Amino acid sequence: MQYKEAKDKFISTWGSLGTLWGINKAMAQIQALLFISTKPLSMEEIMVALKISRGNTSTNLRQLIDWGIVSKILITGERKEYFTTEKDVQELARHIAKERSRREIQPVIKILKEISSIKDDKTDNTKELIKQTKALHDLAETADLMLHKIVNQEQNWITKSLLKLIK
Amino acid sequence: MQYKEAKDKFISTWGSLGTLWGINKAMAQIQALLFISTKPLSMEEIMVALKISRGNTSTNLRQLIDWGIVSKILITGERKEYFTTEKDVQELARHIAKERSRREIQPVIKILKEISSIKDDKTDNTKELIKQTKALHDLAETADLMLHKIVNQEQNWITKSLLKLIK
DNA sequence: ATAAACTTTCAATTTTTTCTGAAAGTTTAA
DNA sequence: TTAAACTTTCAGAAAAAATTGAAAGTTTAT
Repeated sequence: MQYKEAKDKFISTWGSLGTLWGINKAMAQIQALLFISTKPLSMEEIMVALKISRGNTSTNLRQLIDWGIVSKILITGERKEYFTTEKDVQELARHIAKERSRREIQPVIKILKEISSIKDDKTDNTKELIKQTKALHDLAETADLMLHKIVNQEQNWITKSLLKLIK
Repeated sequence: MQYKEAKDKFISTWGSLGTLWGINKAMAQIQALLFISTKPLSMEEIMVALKISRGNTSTNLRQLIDWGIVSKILITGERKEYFTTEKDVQELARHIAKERSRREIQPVIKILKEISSIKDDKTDNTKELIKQTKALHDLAETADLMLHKIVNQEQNWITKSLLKLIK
């Protein structure tokens, strides 16, 4: 496999994985492109490399920035903006985990709390709803806490966590 | 909040969460409905409860069965089939984690291995591609292993894992 | 103040995904 | 073996999501 083929394969694989996990393909591909780039890229360069429109590029770059995994770089003497992504995989994973937790998991935990706190009218249906949503709430809360514990160990969190789990 | 409202809220929240994570809304909602049901439900009952068509119900039930989180129940003397989901949240999470790993993560790990193994032609671009995809590969492999370690501790894996991580 | 260089926004379009419903298929009872 | 009861399949329709491209907006240099 040559460079060009490998690069395309990486970008397309990353795009598909994104889709499978509810992330816009273009967004995932822009991130992939920046991730393997040796230097920051301009909007124009991204558009050309991925064959996507200016609007699409602009929108998805903004999203990546909101997610905290891409940043604007200003190059002195240059009018246009350049973009890079977090290059350290562990930092990247940490950011993504925290953001998905904050945006998607925590709101659900809150709702599960509400639902499992309804008044128990002693009917079987209500009892089951309370029991099951409470179990789900507790699991989600513990899993979320665990994720944060794993990811919050600074520097090489993954190896540290794995070692603890192996023991 | 009354039972009906709480039930609807749970089903719709679960559907939305599914969507956010790349899972079909109907599939998530069927699972949610079974999860809080006090007894197995027939296709007819599911269709009525969720206001979805027979085709949709049939297709998504089959998917849930393929995922290993819903099973058919045959009630003696009854012609039609009934369905239940895994009621234990920890078992449920274990199943889902293993399936997503097997279907979605492991194939990507394999591809990352291929890409990071291309011949190093000493250009900066190639070196960067290899370096970054290798880092991603290693992270994905370790994270996947970690997930299995967590989830494979039988019985109350989540608390056990959390305790290890806290130490 | 003006214009060039660049970015953002968003209505319209395209693509993808999901859903429906009815025909075809299967199983069971008599 | 027939027909009733039920499930699956899948072409077409509908809905949702992604994408385009051009107009509007912003910034900077002169």
